Amino acid sequence: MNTAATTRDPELTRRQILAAALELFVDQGFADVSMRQIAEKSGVTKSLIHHHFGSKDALWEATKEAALSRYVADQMQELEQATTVDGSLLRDGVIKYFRFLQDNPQVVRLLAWTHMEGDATCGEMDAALARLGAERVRQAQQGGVFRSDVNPMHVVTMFVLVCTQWFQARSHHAQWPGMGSDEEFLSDFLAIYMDGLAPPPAD
Amino acid sequence: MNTAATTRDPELTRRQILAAALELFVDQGFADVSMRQIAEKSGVTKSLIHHHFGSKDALWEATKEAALSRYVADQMQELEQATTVDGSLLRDGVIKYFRFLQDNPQVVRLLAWTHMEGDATCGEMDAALARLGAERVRQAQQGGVFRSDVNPMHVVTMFVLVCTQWFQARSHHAQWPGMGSDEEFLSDFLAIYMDGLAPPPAD
DNA sequence: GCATGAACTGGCCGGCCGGTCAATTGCCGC
DNA sequence: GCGGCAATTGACCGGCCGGCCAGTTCATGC
Repeated sequence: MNTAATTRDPELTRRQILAAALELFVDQGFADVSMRQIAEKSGVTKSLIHHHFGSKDALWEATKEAALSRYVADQMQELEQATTVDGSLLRDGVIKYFRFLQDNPQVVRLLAWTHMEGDATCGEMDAALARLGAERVRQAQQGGVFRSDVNPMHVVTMFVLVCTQWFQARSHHAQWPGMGSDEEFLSDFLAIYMDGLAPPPAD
Repeated sequence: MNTAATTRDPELTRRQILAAALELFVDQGFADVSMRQIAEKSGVTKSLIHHHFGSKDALWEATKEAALSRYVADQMQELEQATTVDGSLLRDGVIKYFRFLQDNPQVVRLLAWTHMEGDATCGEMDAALARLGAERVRQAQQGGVFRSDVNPMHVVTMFVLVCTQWFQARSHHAQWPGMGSDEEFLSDFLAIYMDGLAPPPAD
């Protein structure tokens, strides 16, 4: 029958280990996860993890790399395929980013853990992403679509901060009285954000 | 001379333990701090920490309580002493909150750790704060100072998310090209935020 | 068909973990 | 001044930690 199912498959093993490690690290953070937990969850021996990844620290780096490089690639593709530069591009970008975080809570938490570590490596990864976004905003400013008296990178950063923290601290703010749903918050944010970016009325 | 310096002082001991615990927990997170580290840093025995606080978990709760209750009290006082309800009240509130986080990086990180834990307890603590802020916004909306088509709690949440995440993920975004200083970002955020909140021009 | 090396296993290591406990020290009310 | 009790100490516990290593299994190239 299927030979590959019962035989050795180091690539599959690596993927199983990475998947188990991602889930546990995302839930509990690096320090609170033991190699024994990862071994049990992935169905392999603790020694085998060391064989493939070397150490707990190296596995953590590999886990972050695997999860976040895919995320950056996805986002970059979204941004590059956009051609027109107008107000709706930014609006759609915000919505896409919001939906992405909504659909990928693991990425949200993984990013949060790296922030707590002060890890600068993955900041570099999406710096290119941010630069590209800021460039689009700058073009829209020059085209008179947005006000020109604000730093384009700040415009990008502003919505990234809002979306990220909305999902990151969800358990916290969800208890605040009168807080609306994801959709309602996104809608109100966009209303204030987009109107705040409108150029001053011509005088 | 000073008798209190060499003699027993359980209150001082408690404060020393809490101070050391706060610093370590803020830096490394709960899971990565050992009772031995806290003992060494605070200059007391590990057993003594157990005597005063019972367990590592209880010390963690006491540490959060001690640090965050002061923070909430400070903020609440700020908000309550405000009397007039106009646009500059919100603007000043944002600035005060931004400055507070700027001056208290420990609070920023402590809040971040509790978010990662999914701790709901301290969310309750500042729910009253958020409710009061939202009420002020609602009053301003009724007074025609702000647009009325957005949820007041979302208005409050929006600036809290921006300020919090700005400092929380600083090491990350600081690498983005063209990013400005704290002051420049705050200024640009306020410009977009306050203009976005302006009521639609009367027709 | 067999040598080779990677994939994989189980057991073991020293060390640190949070927590306990019996014993000592010093303050304070009587 | 002394009895009692909280504050404080250091030694100790079982258990888990990350990592290592000697040995076994298996695919693959010759």
